[in-house]
Amino acid sequence: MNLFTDIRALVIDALGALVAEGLLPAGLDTAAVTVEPPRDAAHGDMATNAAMVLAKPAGLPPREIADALAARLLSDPRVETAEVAGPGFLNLRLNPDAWWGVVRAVLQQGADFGRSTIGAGQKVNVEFVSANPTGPMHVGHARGAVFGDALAALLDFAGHDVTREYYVNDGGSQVDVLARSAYERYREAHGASPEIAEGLYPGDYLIPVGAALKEKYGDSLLDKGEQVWLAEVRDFASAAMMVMIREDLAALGVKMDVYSSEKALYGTGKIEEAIKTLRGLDLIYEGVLEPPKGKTPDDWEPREQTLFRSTAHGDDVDRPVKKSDGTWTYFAPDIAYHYDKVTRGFDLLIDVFGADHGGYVKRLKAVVSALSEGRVTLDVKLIQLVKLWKNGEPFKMSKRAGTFVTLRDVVDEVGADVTRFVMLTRKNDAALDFDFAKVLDQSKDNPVFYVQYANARISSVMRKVAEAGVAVDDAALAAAELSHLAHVAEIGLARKLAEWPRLVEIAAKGNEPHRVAFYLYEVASDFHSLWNRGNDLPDLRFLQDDPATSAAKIALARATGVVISAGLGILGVTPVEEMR
RNA sequence: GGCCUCGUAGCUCAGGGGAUAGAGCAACCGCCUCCUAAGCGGUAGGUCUCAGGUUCGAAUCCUGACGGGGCCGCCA
Repeated sequence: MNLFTDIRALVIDALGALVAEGLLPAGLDTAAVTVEPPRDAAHGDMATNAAMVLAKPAGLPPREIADALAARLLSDPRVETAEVAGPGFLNLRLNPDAWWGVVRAVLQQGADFGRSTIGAGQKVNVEFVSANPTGPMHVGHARGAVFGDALAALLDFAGHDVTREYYVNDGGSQVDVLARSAYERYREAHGASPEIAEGLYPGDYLIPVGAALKEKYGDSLLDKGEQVWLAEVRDFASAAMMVMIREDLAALGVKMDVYSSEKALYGTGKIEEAIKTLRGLDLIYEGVLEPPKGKTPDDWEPREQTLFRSTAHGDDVDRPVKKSDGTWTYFAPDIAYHYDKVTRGFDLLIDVFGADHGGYVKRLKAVVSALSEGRVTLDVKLIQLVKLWKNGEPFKMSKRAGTFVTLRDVVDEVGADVTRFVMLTRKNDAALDFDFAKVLDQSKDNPVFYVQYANARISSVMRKVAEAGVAVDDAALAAAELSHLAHVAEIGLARKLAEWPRLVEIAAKGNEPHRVAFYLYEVASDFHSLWNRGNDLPDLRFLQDDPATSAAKIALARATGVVISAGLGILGVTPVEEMR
């Protein structure tokens, strides 16, 4: 249930009645009518802008509409007061029963409370991580992984049919470099001193790959030319890298539904087919590009290439799909890959990229727009940098200097739950500070701790009640007489819980999982506040002498725990029941 | 130079066209005989970078400027 959409439906019905009455003209567009929690709680529980939005089309002063609407709404038992305020807001105060209905709904629906159907019938593909299979994942990949996974969970909760997908870049020259690097480790495994030339990957993680190559091939690849071993070693090494990457993802709690291979697009006609489709749309031509505006590279010379007319779909310049030597550019398999996603029937594609790929967005959107003929939208979420801190000092990552911080380093040091939560407490397009000390801090400065602590307090209450032998299953609590709750702080907490379904929809529509993290912080704050008021006002404590009153208080606490757990579930964070 | 992105309290950041713009930290003042003080309450702190525009209404949408970051044919 979503109390906000329920009340909005009530408002729309009331407007319909006013039309029937003749006060309002027929045919008004009510799409812009909203029912929202007011920013200032003094304004009531919910506010609607209906009168302001409709004043002009109806040709009536806003207050006149608001007054008539107020009279109508008051006949609903849920609405206690309806006051016209400001420029024409209609502020509603609801009967406490309306909020207790929310608490009951939480207890009845459990983790499903807040689940939405706005995505029903929508097939969504979330492509994320897609790190090159050339080495372990680093912190930047971790942020993209966490974001993509939480976004996928959020969309699923909002009713979408979600596929989590990883695009394996195993078709380009970087996997040749990987193969040459692994080959040196293979030689090393045979006792040779490795020659890690400039441009090869020096990391130790390839040493076991070299040993495994020795085990599989013996000395049969030694002292042979690249033409003999390159393809074999490339496949072997990139497969080994993917095993490692999957382990890294698993350590973070990320599980992909589909791994798509770039290499698998070559030689199967898939690229040719995608390009042919574009050609059929008159979007492929042979031509010469202008040099980039204002910044001509030193070695620039005009060359004829096969180009994609991406400017016909919103890009700034057309993009090459073939190099001047006739081989495919990196863009070509990407076209084929996105064509594949379109033909698999997705209604919405989401690509999660590092911010350094920002220049790539327009051409991909052009591809999807062209190949789906406008049916499918592509939303690209760019993930900004993670800045690492330790002991108040920033430290720079460098592959060359060996101060490369891997995803595994981070997870090993602070744990998957903390890593995930912290990385989701920021919008994807804002840079993130990650301080190894602060994220483990056990204080309210640390949102991870703060939210977990609220849940632990709730669990503590539940344990104490269970020890006292009182029935505290959700069904029993849902049957509690909730009118024993009357304090504004209690109603405030219930009101916050009522916002959960609404928040889910807002976050899902914007592809913004960070909203969940901020919301949970607010819930935790309201809960801690209520808890602490129990210090001064014994009536506000959760455990009461009177069993009926106690049951009502515990129902509210339990409902809070259910919502916190559901939210953490979307973020992929385990709710803790006890702080240690 | 072009494109993308960001600019909100001293600091770190929220804020899907709504009213008097919020939270945490830092500062100051309070609260443990009491379900976990690992916490809570309060005070103070703002020209939402600037200038135009759209509208009943703009931090939010549009245009431009300024400032930070990113990207910029034959790498992926």
